[in-house]
Amino acid sequence: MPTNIYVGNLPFSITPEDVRDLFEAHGQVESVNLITDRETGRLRGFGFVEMSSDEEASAAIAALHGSQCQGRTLTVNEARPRPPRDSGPRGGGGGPRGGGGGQRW
DNA sequence: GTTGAGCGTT
Repeated sequence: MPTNIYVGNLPFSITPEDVRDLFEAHGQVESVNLITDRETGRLRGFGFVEMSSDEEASAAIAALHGSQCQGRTLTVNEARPRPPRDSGPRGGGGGPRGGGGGQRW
């Protein structure tokens, strides 16, 4: 599992290719994922980068954190754990439904 | 023809 990195304070005119290039300069980039507003589809100004190893991630964080990109100071840190989406066992995880004829209030 | 705190969707 590659190391997840959080990158924020990104300029709105940045592209995943730019982010990948910046991180590839300090390690092997597994994936780049810029977060966009699901409602409007615009960039939120932050994203996530996955590095092949933790040392490369640390090097990229130490190197890119505080640096400036297109006039913006980049904020690079270790990504927080995100709760997994519960889309797993379908049919097995059928919620407890029914049970005493739905009393609506 | 927009904007700026902040840790994410298929």
